[in-house]
Amino acid sequence: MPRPPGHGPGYEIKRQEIIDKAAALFAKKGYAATGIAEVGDVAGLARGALYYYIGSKENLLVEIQDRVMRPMLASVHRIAGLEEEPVLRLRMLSQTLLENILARLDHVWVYEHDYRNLHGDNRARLLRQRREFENIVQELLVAAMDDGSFRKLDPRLATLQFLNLHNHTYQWVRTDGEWDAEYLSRAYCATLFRGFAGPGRQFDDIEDRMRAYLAQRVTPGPLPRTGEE
Amino acid sequence: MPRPPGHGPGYEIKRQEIIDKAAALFAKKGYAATGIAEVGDVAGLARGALYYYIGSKENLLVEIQDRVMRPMLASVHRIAGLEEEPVLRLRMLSQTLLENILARLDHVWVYEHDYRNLHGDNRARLLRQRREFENIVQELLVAAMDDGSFRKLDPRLATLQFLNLHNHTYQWVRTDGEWDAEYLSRAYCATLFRGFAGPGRQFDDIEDRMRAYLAQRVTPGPLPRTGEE
Amino acid sequence: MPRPPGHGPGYEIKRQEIIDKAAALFAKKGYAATGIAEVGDVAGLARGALYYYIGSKENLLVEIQDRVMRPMLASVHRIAGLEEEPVLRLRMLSQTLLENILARLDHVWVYEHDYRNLHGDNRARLLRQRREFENIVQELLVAAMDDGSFRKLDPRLATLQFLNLHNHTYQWVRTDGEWDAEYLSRAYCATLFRGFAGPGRQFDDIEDRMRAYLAQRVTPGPLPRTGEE
Amino acid sequence: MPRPPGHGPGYEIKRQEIIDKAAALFAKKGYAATGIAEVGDVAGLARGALYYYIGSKENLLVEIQDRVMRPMLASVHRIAGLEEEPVLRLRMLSQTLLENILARLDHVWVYEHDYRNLHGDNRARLLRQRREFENIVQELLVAAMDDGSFRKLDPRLATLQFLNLHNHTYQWVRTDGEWDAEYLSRAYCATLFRGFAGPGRQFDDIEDRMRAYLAQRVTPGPLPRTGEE
DNA sequence: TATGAATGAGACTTCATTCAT
DNA sequence: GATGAATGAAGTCTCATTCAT
Repeated sequence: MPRPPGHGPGYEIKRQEIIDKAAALFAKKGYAATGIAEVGDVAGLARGALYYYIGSKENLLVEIQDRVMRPMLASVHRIAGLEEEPVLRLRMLSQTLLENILARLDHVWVYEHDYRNLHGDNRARLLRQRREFENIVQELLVAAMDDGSFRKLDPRLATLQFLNLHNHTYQWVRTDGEWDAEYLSRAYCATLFRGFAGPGRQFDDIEDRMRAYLAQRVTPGPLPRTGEE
Repeated sequence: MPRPPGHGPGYEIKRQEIIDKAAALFAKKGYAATGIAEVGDVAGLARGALYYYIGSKENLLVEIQDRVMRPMLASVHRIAGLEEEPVLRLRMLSQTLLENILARLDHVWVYEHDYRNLHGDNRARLLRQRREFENIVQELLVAAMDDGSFRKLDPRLATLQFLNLHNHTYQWVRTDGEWDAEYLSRAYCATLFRGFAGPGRQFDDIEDRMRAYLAQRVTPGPLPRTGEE
Repeated sequence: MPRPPGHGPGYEIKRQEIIDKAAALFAKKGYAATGIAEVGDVAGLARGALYYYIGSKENLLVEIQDRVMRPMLASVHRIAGLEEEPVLRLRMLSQTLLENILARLDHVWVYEHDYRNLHGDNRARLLRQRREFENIVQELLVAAMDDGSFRKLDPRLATLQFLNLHNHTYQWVRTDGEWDAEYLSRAYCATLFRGFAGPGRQFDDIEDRMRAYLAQRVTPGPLPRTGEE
Repeated sequence: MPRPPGHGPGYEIKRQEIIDKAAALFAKKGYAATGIAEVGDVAGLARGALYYYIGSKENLLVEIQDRVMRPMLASVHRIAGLEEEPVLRLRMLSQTLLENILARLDHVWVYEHDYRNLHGDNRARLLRQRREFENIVQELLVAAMDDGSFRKLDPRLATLQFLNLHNHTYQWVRTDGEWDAEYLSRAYCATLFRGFAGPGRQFDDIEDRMRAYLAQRVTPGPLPRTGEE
């Protein structure tokens, strides 16, 4: 998203650094309570130079939101489109979601807390993306009900339970801790899948199939992100 | 928490009204983005008179937090002290928690979003109360593991799952909607208790026992709050 | 034009004082080159208090324009509606126009110079008022041509000559000087009426009739303004 | 007015282009409201290069003023020095004045509007030149009174009427329109000369003599400018 | 109790200018 | 000749708070 024409090669790099540092500040103190001067301080830039890179304070917020939502949506779309059974896709989606949260914890904090400071189109776009995300989750849950994996639940309420459990994680999780995305995802899904299970259904093999799926992929490792970064 | 000495009889009433209206504003626009002038406007009071009642803007935030935390802790302490088995007490606690959230939705929104604007002692007290609350939940969950109701889970992670599921509700719940605290509590606990269940355990009778408990009480009706208001 | 509800009796008075002083400053240095801090200095008010009265810098400009245009249009409409012959009405209009210019010389300076700093509706309204004013002048000139007082001229160009001659006066006139509105109006009209005169027409009696008209009025003195001030 | 020593051949050309474009911008938005960045944009130059050519923003204003005043004064001095009768010289001067205004309409706009942004010597020089110009006009008018062409008028007020009529033209004239300098000059002088005429004087032949004078000149066409460009 | 007026710090943003490369 | 990056002062405006009445 380069701004005015005619910027040197270092421009975009420095710009991304500034956004990084701003996200950390906003996460710690809140967007509204953080002054642009503080952003300049941590970026080592005078106010004027700062604006050369960021355009406006709200624009900084937009960029942070984008960094959260763009890769998240990309991952989730990819997973939803896989030819696997719904419960496995939910397990994958859970892990991707947590990976994204953990990877950019301060961005997510800002994303969850300060979107009310967006105005006009920026705000509308954000809300649209949120709904898009929720719809995908809901469709997978309904698919799992339809194939008998889950009992018949109110789809909306089931979706909200799924999201409550995952999204609230940013409030307390520590990236330096013992828990990583995979561990949390296993725990959450263990609870949710048993809790949602249809009569006689169990999902003892879901972790095996998860491993199998990942092993079959050319590049073993964490679930790849599709995002641009 | 009466402030300066020597106030007429209407003082406390008006004060509570102001806090009500401030909470609504803060919930809608965020604490930092709401001006004290707006509070005055909706309260129908000029700036000077407003300060006569509220002391300071941060104090308003403290009061709102108190209104959430005080009755919540009181209810939870009462329930934790009942002579019922842990799973039933968790079911009660879940409902009380949701009742409190729904009863003061905008207060809860402020409570969850804007506590970072508290400073010094106010902040410390808040964090202490949060931990106190979480500990009670955790003790109940451990008790349920100990009596075999739940499988052996990481107690901390089990607690956080319980809290994620309940606390994130404020983000989307509507008080005018079809879902009340009882309905949500039944749904959440159905998921959690099945998800946490120890081998061979089921909780098909938990709702009956909930009803039985409530019926035996002198005053039927919603779980009583202990709070001051 | 009282602003927010609930202002004391002195509010409007002080507000008008501020506008006075701002007009003087803007006239001397130009609107864009004058800082709001300077306005505060000459008004003896800190920045905050200043904004309590003015709302915004552009609003100050709007008020100044209004002070020029409102009474001007009112006078001119009144004169145009009189049952006197066109040339006499033009003579009256000339004097009123100059009286308005001399009465608020610095306002007029701002009005002529800085209207480009108005935006949106404010600008549109100003341009509308200017056209309205010019149309009245043009109609009177055409009426004078129709009754044979003036020769057949291009109406638009005649109007512009009339306005050039009068409006540019603000550039050099001094209110402390020997020339008042009546003197200037006599001189300008002497030039214009001879210059525009139809064949065989002279206006030697126009000053007598002007005096007669004024004498006949109940309150002798300067042409009354209709404006609110 | 070449600036730093040692410039290539294209320097002055590019410099003049920049001044052209700056004048257009200043005329449209006002000097104070136009940023140096905008000048750079329309000139296709980055900030650094721009300053290589212009020195400073105020210098740009000085150059624009010079482009108006220099050729104007030259023409006017030339005409004043002709051996023709005063009224004819005034007619010539009128046309030259209007030609200069129309030829550089945006420069004139800036000249009339933004001279208050000049400081120190630049400002003093401008005011000196304006007075010089006015004095020439006044001398011609007095000469016309002395030879009986015009009646006895206050010389200063006659001068100001002459200048009002001509100088205010920049406010509304369009170069694409039907009116050119010659047409306007004829109309203005028709008004002024009849308006100023001494007893029994008429100037029916002034346009013929104007044509005759121009025809006699080697190079027929518009009044030549003496200016450097 | 209540008010309108005042404050002053600090918010975000723009701008003319400079300079190493 | 030309560029992009950086500066710092100054610009407009907001806001929590105080206080005489």
